[in-house]
Amino acid sequence: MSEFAIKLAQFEERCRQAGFALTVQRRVVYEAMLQRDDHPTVDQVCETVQERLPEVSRATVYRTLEALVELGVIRRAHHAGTAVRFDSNIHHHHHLICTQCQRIVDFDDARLEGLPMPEPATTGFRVDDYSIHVSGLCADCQAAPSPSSGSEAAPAAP
Amino acid sequence: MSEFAIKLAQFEERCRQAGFALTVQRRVVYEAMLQRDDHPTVDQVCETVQERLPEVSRATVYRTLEALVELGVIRRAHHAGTAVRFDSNIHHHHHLICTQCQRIVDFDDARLEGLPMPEPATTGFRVDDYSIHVSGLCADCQAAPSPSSGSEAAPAAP
DNA sequence: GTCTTTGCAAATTGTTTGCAGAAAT
DNA sequence: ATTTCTGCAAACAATTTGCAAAGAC
Repeated sequence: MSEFAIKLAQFEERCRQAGFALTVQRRVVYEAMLQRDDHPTVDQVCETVQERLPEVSRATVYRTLEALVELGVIRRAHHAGTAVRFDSNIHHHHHLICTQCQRIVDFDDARLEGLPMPEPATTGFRVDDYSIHVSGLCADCQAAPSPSSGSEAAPAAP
Repeated sequence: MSEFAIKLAQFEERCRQAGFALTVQRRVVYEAMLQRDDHPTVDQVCETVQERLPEVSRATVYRTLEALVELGVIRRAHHAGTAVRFDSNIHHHHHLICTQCQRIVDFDDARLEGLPMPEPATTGFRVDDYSIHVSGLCADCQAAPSPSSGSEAAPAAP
């Protein structure tokens, strides 16, 4: 059984567990995600999906991707929210990102300097710089009883 | 001379060098950026700015932030483009990001596992996971003729 | 048959742009 | 005086939502 088929089976299993209807669209959107090794935008997913199912509407792709995130079979490539953010710190530094309130805080750590980078020969990439994104919960959100906004899904155990 | 004042002076110096007019709005937007240690969205910058200069329009803040990026005194918090992206790889992994075409490619490297993380006692953050964002130029963009201007045009579409 | 999901189109939200007047050099 | 900015409002882009019809269970 291929890796691909295994993932599809797991996906279907999860849908059943979560009481999500197993629609053609969902399967095709998930397959489209599995095919792509980059981190596609919704539009790119739409394109791939519409090669097989030209009828699918963008709205469905949006909803389906969100559903897949809820099911835990895909992730948003960090930074929720659609707004661009800016940083007045122009030096090499790293980030702490609160997964609940989306706060981003800079940090520095000498132990994280000079890390080994992937070889250009292997990846084809010419490496210029790197930064480390640490995800977790900020002090405030640890203290807070539960998310004030019910927008984010619970980790596990429905 | 405070760190703050030094940065402001550098900013004014750069404006002069680049032939950018030194307007109140630009100074106030830059000061707003310096005040904030998170990575504010345009809206958040607007709020801070409007505490001092209620007249400032959102459009100006957008243009000014862009100007500040051009001047090199602030940065966009990783990856331009306003579209959300998704990733079918739900495991711990890292990213290679092409600064020219915005392509994102996953990678893994055992040498980058188990890195020391900032102490919760110091940062207040409870660390859950981390990923490394490596920026550089992908093979295609290294091969491609350099873009006509310093901006991010649309090179080879995916 | 019942409940969920889809597709459409319209509403939101985030970002960019044209232009006349205001400000900077 | 000249050139660059700003503010407004309207264009544009990305995302979300209400609702009737279609599909899954």
